[in-house]
Amino acid sequence: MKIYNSLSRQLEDFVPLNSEQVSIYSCGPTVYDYIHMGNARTALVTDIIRRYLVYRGYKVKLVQNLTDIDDKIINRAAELGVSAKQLAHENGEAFFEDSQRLGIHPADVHPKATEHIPEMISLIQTLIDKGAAYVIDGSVYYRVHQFAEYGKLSHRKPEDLLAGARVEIDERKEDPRDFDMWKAAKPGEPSWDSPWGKGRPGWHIECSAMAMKHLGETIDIHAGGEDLQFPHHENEIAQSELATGCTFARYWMHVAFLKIDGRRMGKSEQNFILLRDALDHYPTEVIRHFLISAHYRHPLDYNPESLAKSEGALRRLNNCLDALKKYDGQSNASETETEPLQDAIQTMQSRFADAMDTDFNTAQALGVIFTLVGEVNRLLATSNGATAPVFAQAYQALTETCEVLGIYNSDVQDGGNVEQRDQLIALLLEVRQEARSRKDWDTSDKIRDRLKEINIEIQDTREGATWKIVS
RNA sequence: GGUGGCGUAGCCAAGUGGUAAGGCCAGAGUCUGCAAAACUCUUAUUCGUCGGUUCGAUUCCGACCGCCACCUCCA
Repeated sequence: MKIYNSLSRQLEDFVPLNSEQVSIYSCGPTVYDYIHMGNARTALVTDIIRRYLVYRGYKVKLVQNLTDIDDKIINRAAELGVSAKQLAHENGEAFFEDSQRLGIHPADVHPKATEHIPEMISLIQTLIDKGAAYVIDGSVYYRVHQFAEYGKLSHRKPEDLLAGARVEIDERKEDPRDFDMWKAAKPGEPSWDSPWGKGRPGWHIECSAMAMKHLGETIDIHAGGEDLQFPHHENEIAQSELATGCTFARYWMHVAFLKIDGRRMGKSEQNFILLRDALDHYPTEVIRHFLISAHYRHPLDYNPESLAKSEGALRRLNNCLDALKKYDGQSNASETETEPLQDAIQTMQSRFADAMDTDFNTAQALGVIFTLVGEVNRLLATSNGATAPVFAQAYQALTETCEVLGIYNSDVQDGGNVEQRDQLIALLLEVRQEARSRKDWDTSDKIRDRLKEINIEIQDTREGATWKIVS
């Protein structure tokens, strides 16, 4: 299994530190607003990495933080006239709700910055004690030149960094590159007591402290959006590694941007689509399919046309799976004869693993799945090229892989009197069939048309009429 | 200015030093009372442009053109 490590800019063999459990830390959102599709992309990539590792037999501990104290939260709260705490709480809950709607499994731990102040203070103190930080007017700054490897993740040279530090140079800092780990409180702002006076933590120290608290001094995989590579992740490394002397994260994964109209989707760009709005328009599986239709390290453009394509692709997949479903459970354990479809199933499984093993190539994995869908459809059409047990195997294999990607949900039936509804429709189809046999097309078409009006679509097939719900 | 990335059929998108996955759309067909849906088949002598290396390059190297991102809060 190989992962592209931003640190080395190479595909590396993935070998977890502890063979018992893989540790993953994923930078979560700053909860001052609902999350948008770009945030969703990163969260989804993390979710699929976790699912795939589990599929491959690893135990995984995933930590995804919430930054719930920050300038943006304070400012937005002031605009809205609510407390920062209240705003962060509401958006945090909304984040969990949106994630869940996208089919993202909750992380094992969702630490919040405000609940880890003591850990952060302690980490900052360690850095001060080591001479790697200094205090000015109640704020604590990290002394970047103390860390010889600074820039190793973003591959920047010190002089380039200085050139970049052209905005608002704080003259009090020893070096323009130095960043704050503790911000002295301004009047009216939320603050916590610290050895340096009242204040609040800087963004970077939050992740260092929370990652190390929940996953230890060295973690296997650290993931986040590509914008976080510098300075956020670079600073996390500087803080953590200088404090512990250990490697902070062994594999750094950065998810490329989601774009819209060719430009980055970003909150500051005002061009974002909220995940919850997208979820109101498209099924979960469609959005997931769209987000994984390109490799995670390549930019992906959001537009209605692409979503429509995913909708079509999913329809093809679902039709195939629906047709296979009736064979489910019919597999004979003693089945030994080899059939062409069995080979195709095995080929699909091994190619799926190959694709995912190579830096989680979901786009390629989808291609592999759809290749088998084509094979199945061909045999289903002739219905003499394979037997029920093999179709059952195909169903199992397909649903298993689709489940890793989260693009198929076999029990999507909404609640209510589903059974009763099904019986009612079956009755209508029966009446319609009687009318058809009398060539009473008026009655037949009336039933079809009226059902269509309530989004139930009849399809006359060789084996008789079937129906499904359309939107 | 520094750094990195991208440019593959009408559209989206994988991929490989040995001759281009998959999806959408389109066209043809099967099915059907009609329809819808579904399914099948077909669709890139070619991978931004120009050079170079090679028996052979879309894949490696160089130049150029175009687009994007990071260097400043942002997944």
